[in-house]
Amino acid sequence: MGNQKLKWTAEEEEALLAGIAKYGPGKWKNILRDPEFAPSLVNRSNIDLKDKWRNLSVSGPGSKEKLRLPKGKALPALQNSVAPASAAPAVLADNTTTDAVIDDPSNSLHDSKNACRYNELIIETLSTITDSNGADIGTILSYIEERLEVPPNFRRLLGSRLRRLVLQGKLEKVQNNYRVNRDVTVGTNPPTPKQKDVKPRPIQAPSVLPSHETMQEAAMAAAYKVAEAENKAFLASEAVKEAERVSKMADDTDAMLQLVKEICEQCKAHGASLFSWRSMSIVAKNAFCNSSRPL
DNA sequence: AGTCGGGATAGGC
DNA sequence: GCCTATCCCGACT
Repeated sequence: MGNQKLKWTAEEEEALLAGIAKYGPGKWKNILRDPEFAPSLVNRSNIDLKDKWRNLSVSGPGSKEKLRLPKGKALPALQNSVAPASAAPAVLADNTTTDAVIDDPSNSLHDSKNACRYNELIIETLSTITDSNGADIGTILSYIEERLEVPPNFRRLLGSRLRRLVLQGKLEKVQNNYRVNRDVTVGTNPPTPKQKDVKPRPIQAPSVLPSHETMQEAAMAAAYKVAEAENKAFLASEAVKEAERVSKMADDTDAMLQLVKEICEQCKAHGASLFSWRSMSIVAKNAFCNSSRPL
């Protein structure tokens, strides 16, 4: 319609990608307003940015191998995916098993979209460590650190996750070692898209195509992996939220314990009366309630 | 107002 | 004619 098509220049594309890296997909106006990117994008509207990003999502280097499908033939699994289309191209590589998360440097635990599902990661790690006595927290930590970029507080997070998994009966703790509880079928795998939802598109049988079945299989596999990746992205972001909440609670609880210790010391030093002990316990209780409130 | 998804259209092959 | 990239529109929040 109307206007002549204005091809995207490399500079514009770069500015767009940088803007997305800074603000995230969907924040087109923010990107346009940012003085860092605005000069490169003077000829573009927020709609243009959206369209270009959508375009990048189905082809090209930013696509992360997202399957391109003909118009109106999006796979059901993709349609049902939890991430909005604008966010979809963001980040997950196609092969987003835990291994893929590990392989891709962009999939560090810092990134809420790509963060691992900790439980699954821990169990997978313990499954990999074949020692029948399991592994202690340090071993698990180094194993994960070797393969993943982890956040600064990861050790604490790992500790709390391990304790929780032991409580859930998914792991066994033997002395200081943890190992997978073999009696339990671990249900940490996320619900994966049903295979039946990812049907191969009917292909008109061209007489000359080299391998019809191989193409179908490849399409199925790709579609399945994309759906799986998007599903995992959602689960990962939820896991990170939970992890951050737990971590914050742990911090608060530590601070609380420290406070209580100090109060105890002072009370001991000054031979506290029954009254002051009661007052202290009320103060401590209130403080604990505050620290335990959800974020 | 900002964003999204779908559809139309220009342009290249 | 087909495919891709870009533009445009209406709906939604």
